[in-house]
Amino acid sequence: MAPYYQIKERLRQQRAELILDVAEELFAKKGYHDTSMDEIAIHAGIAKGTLYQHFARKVDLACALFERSITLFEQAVERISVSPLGTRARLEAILSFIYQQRGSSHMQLIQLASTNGEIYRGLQEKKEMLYERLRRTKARIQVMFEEGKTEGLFDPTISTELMTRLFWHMLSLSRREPLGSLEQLSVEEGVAQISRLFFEGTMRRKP
Amino acid sequence: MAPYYQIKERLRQQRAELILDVAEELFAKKGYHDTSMDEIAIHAGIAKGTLYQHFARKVDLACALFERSITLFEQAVERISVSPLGTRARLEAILSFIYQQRGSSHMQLIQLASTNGEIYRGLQEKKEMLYERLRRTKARIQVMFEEGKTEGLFDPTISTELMTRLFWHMLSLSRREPLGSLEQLSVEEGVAQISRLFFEGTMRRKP
Amino acid sequence: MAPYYQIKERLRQQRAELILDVAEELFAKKGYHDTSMDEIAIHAGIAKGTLYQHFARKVDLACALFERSITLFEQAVERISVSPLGTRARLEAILSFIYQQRGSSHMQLIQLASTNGEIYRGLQEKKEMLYERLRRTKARIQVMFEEGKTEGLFDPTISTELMTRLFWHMLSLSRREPLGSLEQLSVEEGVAQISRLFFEGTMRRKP
Amino acid sequence: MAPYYQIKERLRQQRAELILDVAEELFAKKGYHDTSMDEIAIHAGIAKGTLYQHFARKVDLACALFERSITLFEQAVERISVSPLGTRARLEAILSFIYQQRGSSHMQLIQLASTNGEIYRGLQEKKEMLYERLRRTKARIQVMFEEGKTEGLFDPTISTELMTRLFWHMLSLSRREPLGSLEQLSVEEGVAQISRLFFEGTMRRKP
DNA sequence: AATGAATGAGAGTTCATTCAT
DNA sequence: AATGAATGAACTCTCATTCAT
Repeated sequence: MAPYYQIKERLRQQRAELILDVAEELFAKKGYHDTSMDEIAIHAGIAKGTLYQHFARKVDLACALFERSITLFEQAVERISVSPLGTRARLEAILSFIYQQRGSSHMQLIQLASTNGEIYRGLQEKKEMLYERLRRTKARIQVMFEEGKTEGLFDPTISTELMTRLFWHMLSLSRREPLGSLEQLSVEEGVAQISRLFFEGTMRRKP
Repeated sequence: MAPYYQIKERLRQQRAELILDVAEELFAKKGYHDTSMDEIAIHAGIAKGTLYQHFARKVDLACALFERSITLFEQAVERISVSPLGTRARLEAILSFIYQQRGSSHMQLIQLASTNGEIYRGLQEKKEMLYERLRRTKARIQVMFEEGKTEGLFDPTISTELMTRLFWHMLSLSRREPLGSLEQLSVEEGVAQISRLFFEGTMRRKP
Repeated sequence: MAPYYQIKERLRQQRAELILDVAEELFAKKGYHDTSMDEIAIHAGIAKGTLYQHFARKVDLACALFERSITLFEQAVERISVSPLGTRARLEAILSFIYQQRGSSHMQLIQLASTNGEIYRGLQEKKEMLYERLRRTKARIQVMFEEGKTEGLFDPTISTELMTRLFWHMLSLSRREPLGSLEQLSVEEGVAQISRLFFEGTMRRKP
Repeated sequence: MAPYYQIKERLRQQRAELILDVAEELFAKKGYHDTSMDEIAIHAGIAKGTLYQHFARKVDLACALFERSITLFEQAVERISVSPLGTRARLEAILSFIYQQRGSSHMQLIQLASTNGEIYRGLQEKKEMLYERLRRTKARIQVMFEEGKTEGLFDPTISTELMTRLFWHMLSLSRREPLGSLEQLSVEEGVAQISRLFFEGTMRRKP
């Protein structure tokens, strides 16, 4: 049977997760600045002091949120890049992953980090090198494009970096309004169309 | 010779423009919340009270900034949509316009407005109907896509709304790092490549 | 033994009372506008933030002060109006009550409310209907005059409303200088003389 | 014909009067603190700078207002006290004078001075000794009561000072609601009733 | 003399963070 | 470990007063 301190540790973890969930929702809804620590504590059903025992500063909360997102994303990209899929299928799988998360909050957070100076600095300070991990994930995607080019899949006249950046940028497309809000498209169909757009362009194909 | 009150009025305008320029720069660099009115005043070389004589609330400053951007953008879209250009050339002209602005601050501000609840509310209150104007401009672009589809230019199997959204989203591509930072691409080449990406997709063309 | 939360609640109450006492004194001495929240906090020996945890806005402080006064006054009038005293003795008891309060601050506050637009508005907003309560108390006094008239006690040729108004106005007579400052009069003698003045007039009685 | 500088001086005087009228009205309506110099200038139809050329500080404006009132009051009391009227008629004449002024603003201002520390200090500084003049006028009224007592007119068992204070206090009775608002009483009737109240008391007379 | 833009000290208020219980 | 009252720096905004034109 698990020793006492492990049970305690697990409870602690669960509470931290709860706080992160609440914070994620509130940050997404009202923005980082317009969400107070009081609000987060109240929504999580705990006292403010308790909140601070889990996250010593507000910015740490944002960083932890960021880490949670980047970790999931990292893992997904890792999983996909060792899968037996082809290059295009891999990239589509990444798109799919992002769009199927609740509210695509991952990219929202990642954007937050690059928009908000305080959080950006907070991330730099962390020893977990969060920003570095994000950069590496981005690089991993760029490698896919490079491979694709080598395979003769992608247009060699277009800058690989630009392709990657556009792809990356598209990951945050659904930030405000979820894709589902588009006409009657299901998320799957939406992803399929976005994918088509990205790979084939908007122009009508000559038969 | 210009009468006295006109000179004064012009001075007033110039001062307001100066404030807007300073605020635009600071907001872009540090974000709306992390820029204080004191800072803006100091950077503009004026007293805080003077700042408030031009913009009675901080949020009004943001709204004025937004208006300046939306007005320029509106005019550009208007000019382009009455030009003799073809559909694709028109859309490329819009891309060009956005990317050639200093720091693409237009889209930055427009994004700010949709990210920050306070500014959003500020915009709603204005009688100039700024948000409505933005929506109308977006609709104008959607019309271009509809026309393009009618002409048989665009892939009929892709949702027009989605095309528009992706196009709109691409306007803020260069938000953080300017396009020029991409390898050795000039802005013109960057725009050309983005345009190719958007219209033709990333896939290599079969000859 | 009292449970923990009750002790805390009591401490909170005491602190609030302390703040009210300090504010009452400062408002009385320097006026509402010329007393800053900083000053109140310093005099109460607490931080400004603490002050705001008890009273979210400055005007709320004034309203709470007003409520404290009106509540005491209300209760006194209630107690007196159900007592077995005759009409004149009742009215004298009201005078007595007012003049024996420390500094007659009650009426001072009540006057403040009718002088200061901001506080007046603040009172209207409160759901405790403070102003209504004051009006009702005034009406209760008017009823005493009406009864007195019916009993044949008061001069029927003088407007009851005017009597009430004059009586009400006399309640704030000692606002600036306390009655005790009058020659060698004790408060009791002062009240007795005021009462005589009000009921019998200044004229010498024919024997 | 009047020399040039006299015409100018008269114009200046007239403008000062206009400012005083406007300020009196605004102070009475909104209170001293809630009336800004901007407002006064706008209502007077002049620029703020011009306002400051007449009254170098806001408090000076209040003092000038005070002086205007005290001067009129002083003159009235002087006129009345050298008139051939009897003691009671003199005191009634003072009541009449006060209640017939537009909005009884005299007493309002005089109260303002004793309520507001800044104005009080302002008045002390003036070399015109405004406060002294007010005190002297009050003393003059007290003398009337003393004479009345000597004549056997007033109740010798009531403190003269108290009589004076009550009389003085009654001068500000109509501060908020004008007497005319009382039922159907005309101002004259109101004054008559107040006078009766003061001199004869509220009690019904035995026939 | 008249103007009104410019000034800046000072006010009220917020909120991340600390700390005694 | 949990609580929430206490803290105070920092912010937005006001307005009496000054000053260049």
